[in-house]
Amino acid sequence: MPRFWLMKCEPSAYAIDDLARDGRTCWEGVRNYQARNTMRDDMRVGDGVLFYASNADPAGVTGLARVCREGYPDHYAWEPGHHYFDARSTAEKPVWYMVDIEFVERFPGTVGLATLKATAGLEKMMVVQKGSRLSVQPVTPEEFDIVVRLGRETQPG
DNA sequence: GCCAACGTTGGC
DNA sequence: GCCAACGTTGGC
Repeated sequence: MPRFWLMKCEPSAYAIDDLARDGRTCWEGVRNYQARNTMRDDMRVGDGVLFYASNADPAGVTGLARVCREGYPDHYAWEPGHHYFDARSTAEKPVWYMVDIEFVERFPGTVGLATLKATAGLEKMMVVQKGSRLSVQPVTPEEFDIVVRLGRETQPG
């Protein structure tokens, strides 16, 4: 069972600075079954999270978070008119799930995707594979440690 | 903004 | 069950 994860978000929607400000947040809006299964079944309180900025310049890991609430129904799916509404999901039979994460650390800069791709030991990371779109991914302890070390070496800007 | 890769939908 | 069409993701 993995104890580390990578979670993607577009910084225009939610960035590491937002998490630093809020302290914790719920990870609503995931509408992919594989990512849903991970959040519903596999993530545990205390698990480490690489916070990844997608569709960003540069795209990459901007900091660390930690799981602080295990999978529970994404109630935004029940709110008619909400952007994340899905009529198939009900309180009785939820379709979509989320977790809560809390802020741990913001890196001085971003560990860019190009850096991840060029770093020995990260060749098998899901996020560096071509066409990888999964927004919640498992990370090995070794990969997590490498990225944390890279992150703490980044420069601001 | 472009477009390749991917996941989902729906006709058959 | 197949697969083309479509919508979305996300790097560049």
